[in-house]
Amino acid sequence: MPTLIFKLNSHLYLRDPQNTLLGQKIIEASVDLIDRLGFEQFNFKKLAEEIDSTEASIYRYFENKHRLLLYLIGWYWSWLEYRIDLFTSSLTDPKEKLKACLRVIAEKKSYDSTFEFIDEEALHRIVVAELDKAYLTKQVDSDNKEGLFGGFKSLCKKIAEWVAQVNPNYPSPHALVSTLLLAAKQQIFFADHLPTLTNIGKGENRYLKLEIFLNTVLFNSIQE
Amino acid sequence: MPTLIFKLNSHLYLRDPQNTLLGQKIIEASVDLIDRLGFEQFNFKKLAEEIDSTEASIYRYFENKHRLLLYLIGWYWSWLEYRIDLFTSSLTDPKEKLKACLRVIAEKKSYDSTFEFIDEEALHRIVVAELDKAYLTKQVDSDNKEGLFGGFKSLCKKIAEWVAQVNPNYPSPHALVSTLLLAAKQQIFFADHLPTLTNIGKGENRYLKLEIFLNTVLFNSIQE
DNA sequence: GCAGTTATAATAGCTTTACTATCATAAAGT
DNA sequence: ACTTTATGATAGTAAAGCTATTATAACTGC
Repeated sequence: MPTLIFKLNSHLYLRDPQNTLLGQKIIEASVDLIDRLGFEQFNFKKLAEEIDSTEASIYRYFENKHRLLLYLIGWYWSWLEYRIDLFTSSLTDPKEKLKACLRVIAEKKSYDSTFEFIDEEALHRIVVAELDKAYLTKQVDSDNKEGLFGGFKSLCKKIAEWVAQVNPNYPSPHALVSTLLLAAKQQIFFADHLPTLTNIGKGENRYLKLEIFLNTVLFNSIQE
Repeated sequence: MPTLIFKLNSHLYLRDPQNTLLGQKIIEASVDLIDRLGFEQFNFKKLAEEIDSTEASIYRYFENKHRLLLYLIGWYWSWLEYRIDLFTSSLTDPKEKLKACLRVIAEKKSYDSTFEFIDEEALHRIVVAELDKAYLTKQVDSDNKEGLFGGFKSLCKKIAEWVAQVNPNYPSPHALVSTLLLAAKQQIFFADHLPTLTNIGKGENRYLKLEIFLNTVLFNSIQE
């Protein structure tokens, strides 16, 4: 059985890491390392040690560590959209699609064996902790021109279209959807570190609580 | 007439910059420099050049540039809360308080002469672009223990209490308020750099549009 | 099976950042 | 006048973030 592979924007990398053994090791180990150290403490030297390679070799795959982060986050959004498609394609009612979609967004993430050498649980923690650093930079405009945020934009657009189908008069579908996509990450982070800023809590039911929160905000906001 | 001064958490600084001329110059110039360069490109060496002082002198005021950012952001939230108090203290109905509060949050920021040596317009841009970097770090828990996020938490708590007064049964007032406070920054950033993620637009009416967006989400979400 | 291309490794070095330490001097407080 | 304190001047260190060069191994086409 052939494993699925996402075709990501080619500006994200210099050499496609999915095509080579070294590339795969870079991806696999960087997810692990960034998750453990945080993006600030992470660098190519440590990554090279981890996979018994060299800094110079990694620089042949990624221009710098910021691009690598964009790659991982791009992969994450592709994966999330793939899962949303999986759970919505059989549905016709846009309301139902939105509900299923919010479930996928809020659910607990665990290893997806469809994709080797990516630990989705760790990657999700990375996205929660580092997502905003991907675009909150001075080069956001040139990065954007190169299409490096395509994954997020594509998902946002898809969901916003369902919103528009439910209520064509709602004026801010994109703003609402981007707010909710980011809130889903932020509230998990707050629950772990700044609990007075949320009501999600730390227990296993946090995913359900988050889903309910997102549902309430979405459907009440767009009601006709 | 005595200028107002906010008493910020003393762990934010080593020496209180509000008390000395050099401290004031550090604050004033750092707002300007971070706004122009972005937080990543900003450092104490450049700041020292800007105010004709030295790196070592600045290190006597702030442990590192991250603490300086936390200081500025802390100041910003104090200022916002001060303005919210200003426009809500005469109101009694919590719904009206919330409306006035969202107006302050969404409004265009301009220089407030109550506070010398702080350019609130530039500081607002800094908060829009750098806020998330304040807490998305590996040391978030120890920073939090020191009370470095007190400004944000205090404001969030105050607004969440009004929400609870409007609808005591709404289960997630803190989550909703923190989501909206962050959304107010994000949507402005998206409007400037990733416009497909929002519907706020670039014109002068963006502040009104943002206010309406926040109002819709808030009041529809908590309706009984 | 050889020639040529390409991927990786090994090593070195350079610039900038983020700090730390030391000493001199000027100003302020008592 | 004496001393504490703030600032400035200068130097230095370790790490980060690259870049460049050469060597070697592996694969590719003929």
